[in-house]
Amino acid sequence: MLDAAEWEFWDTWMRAHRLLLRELDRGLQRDCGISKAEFSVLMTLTRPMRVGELADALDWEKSRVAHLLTRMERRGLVARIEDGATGRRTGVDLTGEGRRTAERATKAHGANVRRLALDRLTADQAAAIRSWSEQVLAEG
Amino acid sequence: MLDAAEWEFWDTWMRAHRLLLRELDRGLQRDCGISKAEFSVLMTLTRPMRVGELADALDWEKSRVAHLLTRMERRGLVARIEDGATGRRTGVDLTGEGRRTAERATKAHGANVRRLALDRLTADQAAAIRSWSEQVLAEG
DNA sequence: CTCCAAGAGTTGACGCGTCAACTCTGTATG
DNA sequence: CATACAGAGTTGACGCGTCAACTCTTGGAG
Repeated sequence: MLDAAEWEFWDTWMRAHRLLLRELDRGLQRDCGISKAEFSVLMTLTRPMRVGELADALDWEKSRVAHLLTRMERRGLVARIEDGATGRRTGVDLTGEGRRTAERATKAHGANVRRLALDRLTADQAAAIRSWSEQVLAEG
Repeated sequence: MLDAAEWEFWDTWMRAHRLLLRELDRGLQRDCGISKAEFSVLMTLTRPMRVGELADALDWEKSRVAHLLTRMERRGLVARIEDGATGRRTGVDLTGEGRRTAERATKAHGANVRRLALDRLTADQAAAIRSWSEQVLAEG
């Protein structure tokens, strides 16, 4: 069990993080009409790829990727492509529209990340967060 | 625009945070059958309260609270109560079941937070994260 | 008293994310 | 050849969260 100070610390951390993400989500939606998840796909899909490959690169569940691709395909940002002679649609690629959006979003979102997150970190804070993050990812 | 090292930093941070939250969500779901959002409501609703009061305390949008309360009411964790002579149901309170769940969840989730988050932080990391969080919340 | 504007709360639509169940295809094995 | 099985991908159901639109009440201003 946690004592009051520990809950307070935890709560503050989670609130701050949530606030940051909300702000970034809104910015991306406003500036480019896409979500953070879609942004990640646009960044990662730099070449035609199998769905599983994309899922691995993002470290997301396959079904999450499948659902998101469906939504993005409907909006013309990505296209599923035929892979080999079977005609089965197992690959995916950006459309021209997707590429344009990716370019716009990189600028806009990058600026927002800088303004809302990076610029607000002291060197110490950045170092601590970096080391913590790497540690968490390394431990699985 | 961000350079490669900055994107890398950002990506690592977000992945680590997401991983942590996923783990905690699963733990809470497994141990107590509730989500983190429901846990927050159970912790905050220590007395009968108006919906708006609850929303303010949590710093959530009203509609988020209303939706969640509907789901929780369906499952018997909270009950909407009549407020004043009008008979309009504007208040909300925990049920006995809600109180029991809150108690169980405090223990289980507390242990998970300690194990997955607090125990993994060095003193420096904790201090940096605390100062960053407070700063973010203070700036709105 | 009447009307109307502000506040509280709810609802509906929709996108996101998870889990479990399903389909499809290629391949190993009898 | 038949079958059965593993891997890739999709789908459906459901909870979460946001936004916008809606209802209901209350408290003035005329």
